[in-house]
Amino acid sequence: MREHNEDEYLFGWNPTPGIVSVWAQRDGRAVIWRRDGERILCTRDSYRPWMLATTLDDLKHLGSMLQPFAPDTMHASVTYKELDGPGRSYRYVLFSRNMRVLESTVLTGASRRLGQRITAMNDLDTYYSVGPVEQYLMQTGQVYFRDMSYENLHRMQFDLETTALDPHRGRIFLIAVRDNRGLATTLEAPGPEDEKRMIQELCALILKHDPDVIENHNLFGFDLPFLEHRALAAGVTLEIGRAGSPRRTLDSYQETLAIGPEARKRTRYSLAGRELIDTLDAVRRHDFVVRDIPSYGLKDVARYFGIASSHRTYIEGSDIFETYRRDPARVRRYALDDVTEVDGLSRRLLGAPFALASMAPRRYERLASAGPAMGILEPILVRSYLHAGAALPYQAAQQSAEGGLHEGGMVQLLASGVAEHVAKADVASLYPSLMRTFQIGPSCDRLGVLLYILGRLTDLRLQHKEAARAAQPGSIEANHHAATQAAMKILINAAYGYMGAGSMALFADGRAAGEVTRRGRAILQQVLDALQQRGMALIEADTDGVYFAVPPDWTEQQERMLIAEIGAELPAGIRLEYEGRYRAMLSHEVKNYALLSYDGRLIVHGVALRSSRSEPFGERFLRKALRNTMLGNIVDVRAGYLDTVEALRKRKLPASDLATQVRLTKKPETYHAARQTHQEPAYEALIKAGRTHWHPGERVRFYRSTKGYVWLPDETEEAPVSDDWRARANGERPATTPDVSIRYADVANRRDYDVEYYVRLLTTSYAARLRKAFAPADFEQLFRPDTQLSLFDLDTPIEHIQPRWIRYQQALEAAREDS
DNA sequence: TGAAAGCGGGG
DNA sequence: GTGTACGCTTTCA
Repeated sequence: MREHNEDEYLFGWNPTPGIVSVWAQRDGRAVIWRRDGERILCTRDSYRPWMLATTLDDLKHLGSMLQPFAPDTMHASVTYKELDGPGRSYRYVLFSRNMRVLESTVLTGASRRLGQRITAMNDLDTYYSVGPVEQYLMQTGQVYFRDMSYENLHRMQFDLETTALDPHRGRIFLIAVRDNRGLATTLEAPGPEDEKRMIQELCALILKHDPDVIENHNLFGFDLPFLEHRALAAGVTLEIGRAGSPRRTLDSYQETLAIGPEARKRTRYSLAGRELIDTLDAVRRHDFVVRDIPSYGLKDVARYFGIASSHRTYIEGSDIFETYRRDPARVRRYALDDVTEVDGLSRRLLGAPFALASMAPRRYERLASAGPAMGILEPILVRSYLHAGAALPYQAAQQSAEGGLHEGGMVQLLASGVAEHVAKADVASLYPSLMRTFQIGPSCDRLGVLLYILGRLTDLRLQHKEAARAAQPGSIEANHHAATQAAMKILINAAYGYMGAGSMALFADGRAAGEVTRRGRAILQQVLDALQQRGMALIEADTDGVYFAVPPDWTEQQERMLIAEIGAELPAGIRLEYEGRYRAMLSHEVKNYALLSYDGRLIVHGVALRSSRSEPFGERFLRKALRNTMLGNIVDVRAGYLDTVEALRKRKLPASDLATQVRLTKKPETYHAARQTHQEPAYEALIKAGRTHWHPGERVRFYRSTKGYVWLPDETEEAPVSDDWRARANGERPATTPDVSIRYADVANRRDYDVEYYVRLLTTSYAARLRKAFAPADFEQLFRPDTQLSLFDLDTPIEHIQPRWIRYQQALEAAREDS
């Protein structure tokens, strides 16, 4: 590894500052927008479209039109450079004036060589290519945001308020818009006839303020598709791209997912000159590491991060339009509070992707949502190899022969039941530490770039962590260092996963990945043994961490000392950390448990303890019962169960408490065709309510009454909007039967539900999740819906029932000796 | 028992 | 078409 360009592997080499967006086309043209204070400079550039190849065989038919690359080879249609590397590798970089030309040339040659028509580059594993922007950035060594701070970036948030969730059934009536330069306003459409004007105003506002970034929570899943649908219905073109780009409209394309009709349509969006950021992606990525965000909803997440204002306005989703008609000012406040929270989330979570964009050769918006291994680390590795003039490894064949499968991390349930005084220890960055300590990298990485990068990132990250601590809290400098260390952590954690990735990854090495997990299991086993020798009650071990119960009288200090003592026995470079302590833990199955913190918070992990149907009454019962079980208040568990049964039998609960929600996948025709043999509650509920028409994808909330299923529409009475343009465009006949319009409020309070069905559901679906906490006979007795306390003489009095305790062994023995 | 489909989140 | 989200679950054959 040469000294002088080491960090070029990590950060690129071209110093161009302030790039906020890049748009490159397959014909070699690129547009770059740079920010200089409040000014935007738009420049045009060109690059040489390229791809990597293992062979030149497919280009033989070009004859003299194929030439080795030289600055003045003007007449060749394809040129190539040879890279250093073994025979079987991506040794050639092919260049052409246009990617289209390059691809069709290769496809022609490959078809000839293989004796069959090849139409897609994807069918050839002897070539490797990346998207136009990636090509441009890798070739020039440029990256986004050089010398910029996150505060420099001009970010705009907009949020739609609509009359229904489905754009087939509702419309936009309000749009809140703000930016980090002081803009905060709403655009409104009180009646359906105002919607077109409002969408045009939104476009004008975006062009006028000209942000670098457009952000919202669930932007790709809701706002953009809804906006696109309504703009099409209103006949408005969404021209919101940046001046200087060859295309100004919002671009959307369906990712062709072969199965299903419209139901599983995944749409991607892109816009020239502006980056589209969905804070929902950022939340997901954050939780991928911390794994304790209970809900990804905007309001919940804002509270979780402590950025929700105490004065913020909350309105239930289905009430928003109703509220708007009565009290529009309240909805304006609500919508502006939403975009303010999105800005807060962005500041809290997007610093890391921002920092990543100043390292990896990809668009900021892609780095914000890309998988860290294939999406971020690999482009860095590819750029490094190309910059070093080295061939990339080709290993698709041997990879599949070796079968990338290897054993994973250690996952063990060591006890189930309820434990008190629980501590958690885990090994800090277990896999990357093992890779670094034992120098385990992919064997095909001849330059050792992955291990080099890993080591460099680890060192730099410590420096940035330290600098973040030293800087004034909340200052631009502190934020910069905090975000950079977070970005580096993402890359560090991706290193192992990348080696273990299947044959898709250029530098995958299943054997090396297996070596890492093998050593990881050994380390964790060593920790488990050490804890056990000291009498701790082991509960659950998962990859790099362990939960265990300590003696009841231990302080946090004693727990920390124990972990420090055990950590000192581990190999150098491997650090055991104290992760936290809990008042109690209910251990159900591997990766499925509940924790009760010392400050009274209930944390539920794993879906075995959650419900996917999640009728509100059942969820409430379960949370209370979990808490009481962990506190040992078994009498209260029984009481909570009986209260719920009574509330059901006396019909004290509104129907909305018993409702569940399902997404439709079948069109009306499809459902009707199969209805005789197979009925499904959600569709039956709609039909019973008089609905004849629906679109796959619609969410239906319903409950079970004594006379069938009842639809609870989460809509206001203005819905549905006319949607006939689409039927006409598709050459269909517009729906002839007018849709019914029922209001949620009219039915949500009904009490005609099927009591015995819900009593059964309470027992078999919710109480059942506490089964592991009790002995079988005790469980049966606790959750028997009759109110007679004892049917059998064998019954234990409720007040004597105990959970199945998991206890510190030596403490138990000591207690026995005392008595 | 294994593969395929569903789900989150948004008004 | 400006690259394969994601990591689980439930359901179905």
